[in-house]
Amino acid sequence: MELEEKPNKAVKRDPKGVRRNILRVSSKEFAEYGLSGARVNEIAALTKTSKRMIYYYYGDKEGLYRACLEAAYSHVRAGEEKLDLGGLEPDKALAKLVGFTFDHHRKNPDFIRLVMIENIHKAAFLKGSEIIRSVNAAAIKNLTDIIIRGQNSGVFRDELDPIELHWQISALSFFNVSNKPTFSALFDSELYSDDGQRALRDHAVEMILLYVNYKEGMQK
Amino acid sequence: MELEEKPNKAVKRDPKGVRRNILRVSSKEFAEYGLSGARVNEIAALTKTSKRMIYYYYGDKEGLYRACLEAAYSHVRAGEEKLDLGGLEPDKALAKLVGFTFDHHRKNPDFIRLVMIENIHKAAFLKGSEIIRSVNAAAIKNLTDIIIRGQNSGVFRDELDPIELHWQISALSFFNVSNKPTFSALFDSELYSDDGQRALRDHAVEMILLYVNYKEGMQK
DNA sequence: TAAAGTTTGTACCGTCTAGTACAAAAAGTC
DNA sequence: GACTTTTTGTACTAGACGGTACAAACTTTA
Repeated sequence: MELEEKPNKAVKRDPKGVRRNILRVSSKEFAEYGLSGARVNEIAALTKTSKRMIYYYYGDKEGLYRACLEAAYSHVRAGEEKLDLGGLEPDKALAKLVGFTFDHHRKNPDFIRLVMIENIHKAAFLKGSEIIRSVNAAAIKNLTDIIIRGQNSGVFRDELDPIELHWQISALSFFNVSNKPTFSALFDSELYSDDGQRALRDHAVEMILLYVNYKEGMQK
Repeated sequence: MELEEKPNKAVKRDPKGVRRNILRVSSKEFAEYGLSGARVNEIAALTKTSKRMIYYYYGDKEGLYRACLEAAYSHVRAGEEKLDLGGLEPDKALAKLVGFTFDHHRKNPDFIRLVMIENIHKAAFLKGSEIIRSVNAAAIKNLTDIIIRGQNSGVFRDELDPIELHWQISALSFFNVSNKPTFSALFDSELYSDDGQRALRDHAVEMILLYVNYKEGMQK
């Protein structure tokens, strides 16, 4: 139920809608087949409009890919901003953040695949974009707040780098989605059943919390 | 210094050498550009032999890609078998295994990239291969031994799944290489300097050990 | 010595594919 | 009502690319 349909009477003339439609279709195609694997003709065919319009708005294939990438990151940012962690104790806030990240990645495999593809291309297109900085700055800021509060109340260890912590959370959440195909092919396991995913999620939260709470000389 | 050169007098007639040469070149190309991104003509040009021979031995592009994938996994297996963890205490053995995995992935980015590409293709080619099972069965067996010994001596928690533990170790080691480009592009950090990598490695070991050693009711 | 496997080299083919030319008109803007 | 933006649709091109045809000879094996 998007407000994409029928502005007034003549359905025509809906630039934003057309762009959105193109972006939605091409994001799926790029996520599915990669930059060189996706076909402009196929994208155009799946669109409500024509190949002509794709080139009209995005110039060329790479421009379209770049737009998909930026849209994907923007979408992620929108999701993360809904989290309100300020009112929670540091432990709880961090636990919630890790759980959220794990779930979020899991629910957005197309985004993960776009990032995988971008990594295959050595982040060549990400480097030229402005949107990126802002998106991830927010994530780091969230984490920094939590870390400082945790350290001030004496429950977190001293030497914690927000970016490194973000790396660790991302690793456990990203790998779960990115490597699901090979991992499933290599092992007969229940890791990707509902129960397995719940366990992986809980243990990811646990690992991160154990790590930040750890202090020299801790014993049973 | 490989024993690839000069079998006897006439340099000609070296089927294995030719295959190895083709495989080495094409692995690099596939790792660099992906399955659809790599060019058979380019691979042939970089080879000592001709495009004709590539098709003679590998049939088609996909056959060549499959061969690269299998060769890569076999190579990894060879590396892992050199580890001797039986003589170490469970803690030490696990620490060594995690450190080894982290370093190994780091030193073999082409292998990581091939696995990334295979994941993009939903493991379509891995599924048809026999080599896979054996390669990773060894890794799981190593882990299972360590876990059992750790549990018997009372230092490891009870509910530990070897495959899940392998997943966790892999996540921290794999992500480090696979997402280096985007992560570096997104953050100004020292995580990929020598010091940063040392820290990431040490902390990965620490996280895994804290996790397996954790027991309900542990306190400072 | 017969047979099978290996190697070289070029030219080519059919298809796919990103991108464009051209032509035209409707819808919004000011 | 002049002007800009958006939209439609087809046919095409120029090049790239995977793969093959053809022709021939050399090496090893049995």
